[in-house]
Amino acid sequence: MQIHTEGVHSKETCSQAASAIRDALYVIGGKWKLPILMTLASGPQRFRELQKMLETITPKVLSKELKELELNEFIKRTVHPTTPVTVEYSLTHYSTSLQKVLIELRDWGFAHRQRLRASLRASKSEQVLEEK
Amino acid sequence: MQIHTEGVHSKETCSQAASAIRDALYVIGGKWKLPILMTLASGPQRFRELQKMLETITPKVLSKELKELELNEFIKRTVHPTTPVTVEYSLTHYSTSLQKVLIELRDWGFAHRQRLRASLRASKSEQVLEEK
DNA sequence: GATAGCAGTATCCCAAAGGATACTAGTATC
DNA sequence: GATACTAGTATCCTTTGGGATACTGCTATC
Repeated sequence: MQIHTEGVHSKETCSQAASAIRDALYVIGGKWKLPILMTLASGPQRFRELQKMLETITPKVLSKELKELELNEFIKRTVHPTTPVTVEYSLTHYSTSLQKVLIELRDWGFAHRQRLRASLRASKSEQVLEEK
Repeated sequence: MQIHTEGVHSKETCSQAASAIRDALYVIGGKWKLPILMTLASGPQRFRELQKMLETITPKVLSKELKELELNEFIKRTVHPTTPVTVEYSLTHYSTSLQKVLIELRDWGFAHRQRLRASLRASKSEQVLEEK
């Protein structure tokens, strides 16, 4: 596996690539980051609305995830001076930069699952043949 | 964020996409999967060699990770009947299917880190201006 | 004045990931 | 017969991610 476009393959470029990948995996990883982003993809939502739509998330975790997403500039937090105050979370333009990555991950994930299913079937029919 | 190429945006396609992404994140996630694959990218290695090159991994964890990578068909385990037996781990052809995903992740990770650094600098100079 | 809704916090708890350390079985060398 | 090398296992421990439950401060309504 060469994960660089040029022909270089030094220890530095590799570990730099590895830490960049780790960074990327970190900011979209975990149980709730993607579900939250996907919920917000259908439009801005308030805290309680998010909590209801995500069904099983607890406020503590939701709060923490929203803070991290905001730090990474994927979402924007807007406080409306209503009574009581309402807080709206919305996707930033920057969040669209994830598209390519997510599409690659999705496509690869689909293909991989199919591949594993196929090789499972293959090993099962092998077993059947062996039993005969 | 629309993570599909067509114009459809139903609940099913979304949650399917989400679980495909989760699958993908799972098989390359964790602390050691990528470092192991990258080490093997420079050529096949035996168990002990891997352990030395990864420096701080314990045999228990290495063993577990290798098993999972083998299950996912990223690596191949070959036992050589030497004395004592040596076991060689090598990348499979299938492991190259990760290339595109990893390149996207790496590029995005690089860009994201730079972006965060830039916005950190910006907020610092804002503070300086405010202090004047 | 009690209740209900808002956006969260605080505290305690559990399970999973990973680490530390010691150990296994087999054989060749000293 | 002790030592060292191979590829791992076994047991115990710590850290981390996340969950359960209760609570806060604020205000509008009943």
